Amino acid sequence: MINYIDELNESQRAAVLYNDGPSLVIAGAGSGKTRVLTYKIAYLLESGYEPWSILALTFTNKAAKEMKERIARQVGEQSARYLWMGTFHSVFSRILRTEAASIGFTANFTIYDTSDSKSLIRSIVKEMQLDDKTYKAGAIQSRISNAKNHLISPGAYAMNREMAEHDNACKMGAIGDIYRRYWDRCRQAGAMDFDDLLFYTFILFSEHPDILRKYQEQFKYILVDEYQDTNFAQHNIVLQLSKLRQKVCVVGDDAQSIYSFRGANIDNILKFTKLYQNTQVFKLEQNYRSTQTIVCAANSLIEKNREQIPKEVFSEKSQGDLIGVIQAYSDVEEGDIVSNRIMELRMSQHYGYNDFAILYRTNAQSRIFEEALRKRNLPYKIYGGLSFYQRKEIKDVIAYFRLSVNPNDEEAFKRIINYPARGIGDTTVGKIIEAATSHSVSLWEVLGDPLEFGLNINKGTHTKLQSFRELMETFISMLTEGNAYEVSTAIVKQAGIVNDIYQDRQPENMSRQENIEELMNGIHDFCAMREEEGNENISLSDFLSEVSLLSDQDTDKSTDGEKITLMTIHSAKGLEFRNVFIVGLEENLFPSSMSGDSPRAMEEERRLFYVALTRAEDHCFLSYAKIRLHYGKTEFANPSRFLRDIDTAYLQIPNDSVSSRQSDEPAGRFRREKRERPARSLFNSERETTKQNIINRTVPSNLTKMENIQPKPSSGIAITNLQAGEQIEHERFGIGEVLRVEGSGENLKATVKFRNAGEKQLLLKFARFKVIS
DNA sequence: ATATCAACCCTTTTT
DNA sequence: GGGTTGATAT
Repeated sequence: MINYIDELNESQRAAVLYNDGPSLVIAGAGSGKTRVLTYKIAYLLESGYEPWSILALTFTNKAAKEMKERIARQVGEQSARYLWMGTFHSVFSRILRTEAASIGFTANFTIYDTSDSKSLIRSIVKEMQLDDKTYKAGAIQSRISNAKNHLISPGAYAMNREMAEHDNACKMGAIGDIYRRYWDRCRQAGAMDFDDLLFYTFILFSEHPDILRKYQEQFKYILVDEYQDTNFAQHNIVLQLSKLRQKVCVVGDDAQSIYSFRGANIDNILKFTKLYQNTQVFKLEQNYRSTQTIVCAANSLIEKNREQIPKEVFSEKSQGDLIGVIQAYSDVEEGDIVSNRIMELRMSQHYGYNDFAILYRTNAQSRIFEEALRKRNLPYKIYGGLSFYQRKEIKDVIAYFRLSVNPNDEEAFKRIINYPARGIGDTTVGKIIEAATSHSVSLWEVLGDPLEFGLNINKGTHTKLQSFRELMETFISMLTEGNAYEVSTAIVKQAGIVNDIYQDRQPENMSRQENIEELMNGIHDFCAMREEEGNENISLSDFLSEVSLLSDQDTDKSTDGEKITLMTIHSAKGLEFRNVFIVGLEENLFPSSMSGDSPRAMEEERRLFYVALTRAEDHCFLSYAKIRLHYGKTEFANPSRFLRDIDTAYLQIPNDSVSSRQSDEPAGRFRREKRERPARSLFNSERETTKQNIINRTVPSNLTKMENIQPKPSSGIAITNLQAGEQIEHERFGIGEVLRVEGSGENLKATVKFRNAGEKQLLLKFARFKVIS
């Protein structure tokens, strides 16, 4: 039984215990939001809610996973695993796969990622013979995304005056047509993009009241995390699902809404109480993370925003040091000063490297800090940049998997029809696309009978196409005969990818090999993990549907050692560090130059700064440079207006600072030249190794050579007489104690309480561990 | 069909 | 500055 009195403060407890109707929890930064959510779910379970009747939606897989683990620790693995807890996208894709037939899809639909969508848009623009200078894929994509997030279908788009006006103003009057074609092509390919996962869920529920009813009845309680980041579509689906019972609890902080550029609408949280009558509002205002100085400074900053829910965040921790303001001559010097300050602070106050974070507005700023840290041999890790699944070699392999599972997948088709090179060029692909579009079939269907669709190709090409088709057909027939690991290994070998990648032994291609190996190891772990849990869904299709919604942050373990963290402020949301350096506080950088003209955008930048400040527990530093290299040009910069938004009582301002800013620009420039040149050439000569380092840092290092990849044998030894009370050491979960052993024969399973990983159910047939005496 | 070079374009990015 | 893309040459 959980002690809700001792472990929660008064407002947290009130929020946890109130479950009679809709509630809104305004959770200030560091106020124990996740704690409230997990305790609330635990409390619901204790009060008799079945786990599968609780729907909890988050924005990241990581958040969902963490919460699930914390709940499992409180109420046991058995209840926790049946909770409907996950990201909007993963939960809805699960529903959509079940109900696919009702909206004209099949259960194995592909999920297009951003680059798939862009590529499809590019080819549509080309086919429509529009000028791709005016019709830029990125811009069109964001228009389409925006439409979908507002639940506007191609049909509705065509009739929408506002949209048409906007498009005409941008000289892109054909976007409506492009949207229509894009929509049809996705359907033809059996594919949904990220936005479709939301839009089709909404459509499913609006067009099929019986299905909506089914889910309304199943989900007796709905919780939503980070509600300030929901968009119109997400908001409306929550509305649909909760309409019947009004048992809904949304948690968030309007002051931390920083994703409007992705369609998030802060009004959803601001107007929540208007939509749901009788909403109980709870405010969590005690900050347990930061010193009083940091909390007060952050309050004084956010006060400058107009639109917000009034709240008074306070801290009862010590007052702490003032926030240090650092002024540098150049961006390079900024890197030097910050690194030196980290060294000093670490020595004088015995911090570890992972007690430090450097947060910046744009990824481009990371390079200079990398350089400075590397020069001093300080360990660091960078988040962001190219994710594992976006690397070319990984996308190629995944495309084979995708096409096998869903042969209609157009983007996968185009990606691999000539990889490895088999003499099928752009002209041929163009003809296939044309035939497919004019007959309203998929590219794959054209391949089945090229002559039928009037494909004008010569004998040689015909043969090449047929052998590709036969290759794919062997893969398709393998799908049912093995698990994801077995099938994928076979595909990688038989498609000639192994040959292609392992041919050249040039050092820069070694990382490609390692990445493929890493992917294969990942698939192996995916199967092993599910088998151990007794989950039988380990086909390639199961792997794909999970992996397409996965991002890098989900896979990497943040526990990899003592390192300084470098990341954008956006990706730092939800995290905390003892010491935080917020860098590049200059006009046109932070706030970004793009937000100058709109007060709304400026408020969002200010919230972003608020998020950055409130990441710090002990110390916070703000730095800016007078000169910075911008797109290759040296530019002068003025200190950010945000420095003036913070009450000076909380700042430690250096002698010649904000007030006297036009002091010695020529000197600054001179300095830059002098230090810059050698540093840069040094960097250039080491560029390759830098890349290597980044890869090594982002990719876990348990690589095995390709030849050695094969299922690791399960222990198989002495597991039949495993007894409760014994200590075991598991390959992934570490050391734990056996609580129970149940079942017999094949289905023998043990419940083990691990020191670090919580309680797990292991199917002994598959589990890899050894008994420690 | 590949290689090489010039032209382009730059925010943030949970899915 | 730098990474990617597209046109051109071979």
